[in-house]
Amino acid sequence: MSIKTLLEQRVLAAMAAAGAPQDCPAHVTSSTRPEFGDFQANGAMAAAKQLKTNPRELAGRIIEQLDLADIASHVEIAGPGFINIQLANEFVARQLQALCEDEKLGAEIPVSQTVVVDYSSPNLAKEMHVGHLRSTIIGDAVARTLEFLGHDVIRQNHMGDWGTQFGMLIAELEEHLGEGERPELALGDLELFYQQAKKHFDADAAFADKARQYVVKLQSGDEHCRKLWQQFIDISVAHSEAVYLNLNVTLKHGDIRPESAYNDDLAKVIQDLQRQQLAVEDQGAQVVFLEELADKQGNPSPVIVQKSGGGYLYATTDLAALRYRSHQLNADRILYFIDARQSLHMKQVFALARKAGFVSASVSLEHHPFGTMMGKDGKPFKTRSGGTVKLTDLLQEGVERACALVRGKNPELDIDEVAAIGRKVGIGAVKYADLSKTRTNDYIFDWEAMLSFEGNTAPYLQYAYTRIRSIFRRAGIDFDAPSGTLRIETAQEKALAMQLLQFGQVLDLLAREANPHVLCNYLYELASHFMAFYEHCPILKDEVPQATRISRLGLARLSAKVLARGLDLLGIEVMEQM
RNA sequence: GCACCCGUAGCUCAGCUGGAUAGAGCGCUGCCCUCCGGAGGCAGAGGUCAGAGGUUCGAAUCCUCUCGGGUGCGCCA
Repeated sequence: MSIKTLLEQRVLAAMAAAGAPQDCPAHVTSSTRPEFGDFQANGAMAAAKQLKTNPRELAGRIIEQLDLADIASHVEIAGPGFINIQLANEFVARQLQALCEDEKLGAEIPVSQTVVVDYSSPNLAKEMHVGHLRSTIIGDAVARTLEFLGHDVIRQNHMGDWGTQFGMLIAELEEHLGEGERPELALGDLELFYQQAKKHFDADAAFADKARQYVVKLQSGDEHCRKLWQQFIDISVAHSEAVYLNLNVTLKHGDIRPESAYNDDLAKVIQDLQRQQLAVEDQGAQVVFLEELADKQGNPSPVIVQKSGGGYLYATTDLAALRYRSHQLNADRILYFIDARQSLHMKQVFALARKAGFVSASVSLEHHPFGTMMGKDGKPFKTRSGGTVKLTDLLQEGVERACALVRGKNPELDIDEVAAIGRKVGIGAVKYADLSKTRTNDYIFDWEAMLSFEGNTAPYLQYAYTRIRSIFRRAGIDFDAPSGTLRIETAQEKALAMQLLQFGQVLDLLAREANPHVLCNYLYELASHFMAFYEHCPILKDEVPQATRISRLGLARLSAKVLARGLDLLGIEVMEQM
């Protein structure tokens, strides 16, 4: 049980004994300022309001009933009725000792859920670009965290492999293969291939006609088209998987469930909607009008589920996917990590899926949107010539920049070490810069800031970790050995301990709201607390008593473990030296 | 026209379900190396939380309006 929960229970019991209303929360939080102690309970003021009594007086009565003998060293009333609680060092040390022996580092969940996480989902017609970065790494961090907490996570990579543009790509591939070229060669650069096909499509009417026929043939199962399509898809998927490997993203081949997997369900979706009289014909198309999403004037929100020519749209596929995830995968929660610009679409699909009974009533449907990645000029991130930035190029630049920095800081490393460290630092910096910002806002991509090695960056956290490992290396102490007795003697140790004890709560918050930046902020504070501790509390110096040294080594070890675990949940690697 | 998102220090960003004197980093000004890796630590300057009302013991946070920026809106995904 977390300290906060424990305090909440005690305060609540005291509030009840003091005559506070039943439904009043204890409102326990960590203190806003150090001079107010470690935790504060703010519930007395709201309770006093309901009772129409003096809040300070009520707080006094609560304190009289409050039993914190084994927990707190000091409890006092302050201001209008705050109850400030100073924890006893012995209590903190005991909690910390328990944390050392807990593989989950204080993380806990009441019940395990089945959580479907939809993320990355690149369009296979083109190469992965920066637009796919946020979904991929935010979704992955959340999936890793949910899994660590003990939930049953089902990753779903909803790859776009079934749109109209595939007719064009198949036709283009056929021409290349006709000339005896191998598909791997023709598709060596997917982006270039797409551009060629597009150019061809726009310039040559006969080619365009063929492309359109191929879409129909493909979707009706024509063997020749299907074979060419499969070759194209295989190579595109291999490209995506190479990016995932480079990015240290956990998506595996088995997580792919592309749009084409729902092809046979689409007609059924439309039939269901028609049978329920939700879908009606309008200007030749099948449309659902949702009163649930009507504007102020009462105009319902229209969703086209089938084109006038009979073709299906991405809303149709999303409905089929929702049905599959709710009924086949038995999801309790379905999380989507998709650009904020698709908010309306997601709202429509969710509302429609519920209305049509495509999902069970209890399932939680959550769109977790994110903002756009901007350049330093505040405009969408582009290459100098204005094109989209390929993910491969972006990551390569990050690694190259990091290698140059590592080489400069630490010239005695050999070339292989620089490459290995540079990769972890470069990729980590790019991911952390993204993950550490509030998800829903746009953010500015800035190489200097993310690789500055100072402030709230991945390199700073990685450095804090290597510094701890270095202490153990220097002292010749096994990092993986169990820690001895921990004690809290100084303010820095107390502050560090309090931070360590909050890890579980932070993961809980991340899991609920799918906001990795709360973990980033936590880890940055943890590293800062460690650095302050390290400056003020000598560990290996001769004058340090043995018991203190053992305790401080334990504190350092636990700090490293939490840092490494936290970074791992963000998909960022650590190293023993850098 | 309608809908959604955003506006916090010169810059980049935090601020959890309303809590005490709004916090970090960068940049700027000082200080700390017979050191356990200075890729660090300590301190200082810097704010009308876009603006105006409202709700209440208490508002950056909740509600309304205004201004400013962005995004989306029936046959692309």
